[in-house]
Amino acid sequence: MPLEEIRGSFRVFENSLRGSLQKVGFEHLQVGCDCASKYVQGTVAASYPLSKVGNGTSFFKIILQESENPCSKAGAVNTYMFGKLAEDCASVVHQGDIMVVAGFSVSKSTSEADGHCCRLEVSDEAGSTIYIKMKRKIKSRESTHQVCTRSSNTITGSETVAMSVAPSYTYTPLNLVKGGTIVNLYGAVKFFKPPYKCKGTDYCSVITIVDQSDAKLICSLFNVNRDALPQIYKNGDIVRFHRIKIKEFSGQLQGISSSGFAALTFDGTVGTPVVPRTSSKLFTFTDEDRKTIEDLRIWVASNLLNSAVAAKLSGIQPPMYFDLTCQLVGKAKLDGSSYLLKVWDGTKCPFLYWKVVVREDDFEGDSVLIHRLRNLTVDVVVYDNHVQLAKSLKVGSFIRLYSLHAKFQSPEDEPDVSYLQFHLHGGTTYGRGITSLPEGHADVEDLKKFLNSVDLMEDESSESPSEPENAYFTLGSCSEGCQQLSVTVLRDHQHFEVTALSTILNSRSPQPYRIRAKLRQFEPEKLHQSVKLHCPQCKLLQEVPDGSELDLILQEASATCPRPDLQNTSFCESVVWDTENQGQRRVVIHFVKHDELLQDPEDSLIMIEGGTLEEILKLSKKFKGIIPVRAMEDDLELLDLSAPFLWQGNIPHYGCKHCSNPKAIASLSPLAAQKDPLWEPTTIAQALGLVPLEYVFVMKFMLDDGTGTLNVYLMDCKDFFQIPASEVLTNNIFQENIERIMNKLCPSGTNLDDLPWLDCFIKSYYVTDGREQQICYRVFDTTIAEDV
DNA sequence: TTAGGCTTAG
Repeated sequence: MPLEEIRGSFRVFENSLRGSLQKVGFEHLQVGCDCASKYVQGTVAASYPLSKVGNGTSFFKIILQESENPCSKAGAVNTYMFGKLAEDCASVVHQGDIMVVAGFSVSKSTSEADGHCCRLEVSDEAGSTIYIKMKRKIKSRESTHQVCTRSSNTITGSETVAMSVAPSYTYTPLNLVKGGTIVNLYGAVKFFKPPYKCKGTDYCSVITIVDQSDAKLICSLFNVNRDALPQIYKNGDIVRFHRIKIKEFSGQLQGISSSGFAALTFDGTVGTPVVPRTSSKLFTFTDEDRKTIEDLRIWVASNLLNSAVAAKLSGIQPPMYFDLTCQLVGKAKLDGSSYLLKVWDGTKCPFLYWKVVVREDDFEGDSVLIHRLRNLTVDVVVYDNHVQLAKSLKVGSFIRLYSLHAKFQSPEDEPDVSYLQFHLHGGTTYGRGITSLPEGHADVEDLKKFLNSVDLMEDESSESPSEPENAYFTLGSCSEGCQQLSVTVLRDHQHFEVTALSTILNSRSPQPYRIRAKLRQFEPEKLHQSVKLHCPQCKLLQEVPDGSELDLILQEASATCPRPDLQNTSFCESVVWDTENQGQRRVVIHFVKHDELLQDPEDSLIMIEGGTLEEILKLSKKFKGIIPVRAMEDDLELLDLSAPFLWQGNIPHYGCKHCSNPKAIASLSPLAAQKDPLWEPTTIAQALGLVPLEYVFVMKFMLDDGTGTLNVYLMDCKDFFQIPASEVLTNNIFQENIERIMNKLCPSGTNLDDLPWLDCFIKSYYVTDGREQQICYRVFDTTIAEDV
């Protein structure tokens, strides 16, 4: 067998080996020596991850340290294993194991840093045999996570080698971090917001860490993938951040995830296994890391006061905010901005509590189980930003609700009775949020054990404070209006109180409000009339030219003749396209070169002289971007800014006539010289000295909340309808969607009573025509609910 | 870009 484990006494084994083979010391290993009857013996000082060489053969490298002669200059030798032997060894070899290698060949080492002039090579094909005397039996395979393990007593030579593969990280104590640097940090979590979808494109997690230096650092971490953010479950967890950027904000240093950011998270409890939580497949983890974590754990135990309150349902003391670890047994949609989670933690809530009635069709969960648990489950209503995550939770899974609010509320028709309600309010303040706990998490295992021990029969027979007959009532009966559907979702500022329109009408100061009202009327009726072009700089609005206007603009601009001598400029390759049967009309296409070469059409920017709208639209299906140009004096230049400066897809992009300062087309050449030019409209506009206009929906809503009516403007690029205004004029599906939404918000011939509610943010502001000031209102941070 | 800890108000 090419790989054998040595059982029993190593001395006995070695004696048996000496009958046929001769031991060779590391200092006698030389290229060209006859090793057929030799063996070497050493201790595994370090191992590297199993990898593959160019032809796909498996490759495994270890550093073998001469056990009996650790002071020798040639005390360590790199051993390279190939093929199946490499795979077999990689799965069993650990640092500290004693290894005997026979049937090896000796090659010249490729690096002086290897510490030995030679290296050993072994494989099944070469007839090699490796014997391993395990340092200890290891049941769990924690060490498979290790990219490289450095022995605590490695000699200098092998340490150098180890570090050249697995970088040695330096960790900055939190009191020594400086603005404008990128550092590696260790810290204990003092506060955290579980990952949530933020206003940008990513998920965000805000984490405050502390360490033995007593300094704290608030870190904002972003990632498009929720799972890539640190998996923190409670304060006191320990994090390791690599490549976090430090910058100053409001006079305070903060950390922010930058390119290459990576995190590991560990349970912060002394004595629990040191197992890193990460979604990354490859990371380093050394003995020093383990030591750092163990030291931090000890420090946490006596220095970090956990401000979060964790409670069982049996122990709550309302009103309070607390963290609840529980199992999800059912869930249901309530309306666009609220969602029901039915949960239990095996204990009984001692108060009369609120149960939410939902339509059977909207409910997901095992009704038989829920009936059996009826005296132990509680209904949690989650709002706003938490709805999306709540929807995605799996019934049966274990979850933690952070900063859950338990408070009493009396129904209007029963002022003498108060029921306990559980709300996970909107927003993320105080770390409000939900995490799904993974199977195997210690708290999940404990909860499972406890849930299995609960005697349901005993509970079912007992008198319950929340008998369904008298405790069930609908969302609506607790507070006027709260059950009625809102067709909008608030993207932020959920703590704002609702202001009546009558109050707003009587106020003259510019300020934001949260309102709840119905849409009586809106203008314009025709959707295409609502899309305008808006200059973010001078704020002017203008109409979007229609097809016939555009055609005319292009015809006028094409009146100048293409100049053949302006072709083939430094960054373009030009062709003349003779139009058939169209008299004198000639079209010149300039292909923008990248790195002296033409790109694939779908990545290419082209410029066109003398093309019609029809031709441009045809070409825009094939090329990344099209810039209409004309020849003027000695250079190519943009058309008059009445015409688009760019087509991308079938969308024309315009520049502001007032704010732009157009430059010669040659200004694009630095962009063309970039490694991978993306040809984004904003970068092209910037290079050409243009301020790009944005497409916006402009609508006027007449809102009514029963206390008054208010005209409110909507001016929005994409956030309100979740449909980009830039694409709506050229996309039938988007047009139909918006028409459907508007029809739901304000169906014609419907009484005000039957219209849906809109929760909105509006802000008041003044406009002046030079003589008179007028107060106006505008919608912001409001989105149409997904299910509308 | 986003958030920049510091409870909703249903």
